Amino acid sequence: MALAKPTPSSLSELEFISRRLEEDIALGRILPRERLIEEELADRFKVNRHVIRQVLSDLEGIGIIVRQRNKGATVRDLTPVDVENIYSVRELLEGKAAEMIKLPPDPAVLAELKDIHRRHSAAAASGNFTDVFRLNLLFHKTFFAACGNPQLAEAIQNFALKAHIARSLTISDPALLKRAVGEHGQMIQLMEAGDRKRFVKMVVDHIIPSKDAYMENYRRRFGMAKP
Amino acid sequence: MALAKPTPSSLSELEFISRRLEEDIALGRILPRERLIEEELADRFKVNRHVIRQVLSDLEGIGIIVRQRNKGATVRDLTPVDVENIYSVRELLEGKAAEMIKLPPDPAVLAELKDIHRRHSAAAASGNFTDVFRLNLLFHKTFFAACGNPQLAEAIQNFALKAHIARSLTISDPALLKRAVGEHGQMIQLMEAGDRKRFVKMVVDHIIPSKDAYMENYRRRFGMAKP
DNA sequence: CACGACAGGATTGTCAACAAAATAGACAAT
DNA sequence: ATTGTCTATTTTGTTGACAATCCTGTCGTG
Repeated sequence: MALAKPTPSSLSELEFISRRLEEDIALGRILPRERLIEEELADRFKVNRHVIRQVLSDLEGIGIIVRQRNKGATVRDLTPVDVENIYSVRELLEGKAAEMIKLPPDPAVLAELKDIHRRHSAAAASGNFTDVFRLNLLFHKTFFAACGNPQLAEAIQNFALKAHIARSLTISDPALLKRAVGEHGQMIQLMEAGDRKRFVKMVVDHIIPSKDAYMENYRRRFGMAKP
Repeated sequence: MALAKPTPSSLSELEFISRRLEEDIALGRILPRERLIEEELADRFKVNRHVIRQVLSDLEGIGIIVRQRNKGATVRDLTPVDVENIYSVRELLEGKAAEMIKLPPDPAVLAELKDIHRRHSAAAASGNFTDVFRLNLLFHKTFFAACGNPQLAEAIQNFALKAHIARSLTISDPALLKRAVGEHGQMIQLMEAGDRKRFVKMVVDHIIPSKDAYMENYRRRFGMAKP
């Protein structure tokens, strides 16, 4: 998992840096409202400032950073209302995808999911949050790709990324992590069992704890008042 | 509606050019698989090539053009499967939004929709396709913004844009256009009547004719065979 | 005639320098 | 103590030139 800069050409270089920044944001290494300064990033990734510029533009398109003309980029600061809205769409999209996934699933897909799940569990057990993050992403990507509609899968991916900003402050909570890993295991079991109804419910419910954690964390920081 | 380049600074300039290219693609002035050459566009819009580069990158992110390294950008060529997939997501998102829109609607929103509808009808009657396109976009944008979830509204907007590539070959069909305008009128009526069930069905069914038109056009060009 | 190597032109990718704008800090005035 | 204003510094935006890559047509060779 520890990748060095693999890139001969820079189309993948953009991807690499984007992923890395998404990761930093999701893991709370860069916090909401924090500034992202082009030259600093250029130095850090040993790359021309223009590459960073492009990356920031992409991240803005995805919706995880905000840019103001002549003022630079900051990590987007989601309000509870934003978070509710994002999770509401996620529920819709992921529920639909869960209804579309063939049950029982394609053996190759199932095997891949099991493998990722195994590695994800291991990373969680050893407290390697970076790997946990990547493998969680990979699990969901592989999982939803199985719905057969790449457009839908991509939209799910995009909204999951947005939600990651909201999760950044609570993502390293061991209890949440343990629960998520367990739920992945259950999802696999329900797939094999071919129990559509419980499977769909499991998928939809799976995203709730992280939202709740955000909300609780927010209340703890700002009080009960709904602004 | 005939806007001149309004832009003092170039953040809005990007928007302006993006919209213009989207329009050209949607109206079939630039066809699927057609190349988009950076320098040509730079000349056309009297702007530096870097600006075009940025725009192309954005359009790639939206998914209406495809870029290959060192080979340039082309308008994305959707397959019938792509189109089915896109419309399937549109149905899901727009149906959900229709369920969320307050009925009867906010008077201000209703008034705005009626005004746009009136202008849209007029443009359709006079055969001004550019205005038809813009006003149709505006109608849907205003309409779905009323669902109260900006994240959902944005996703709907994005998928509608993708669908526009598919519509480009049939967008100027007068029968389709007349039907669409009529359906907008009905949507407004059902909103006022507060008839949720028929309203939602109307919204979901509204997107079907354009998909059917694409499919028929595709069959006419390539035969019945499903590739 | 078919095929492949090789130029030449067209197109995209990268970079470094310059211009414009915004921020931060010092200092003065209320 | 707070606000306002000016200047120096930081940061972002824009441009032109150059490098790398790909495509096209041509020519020679079997």
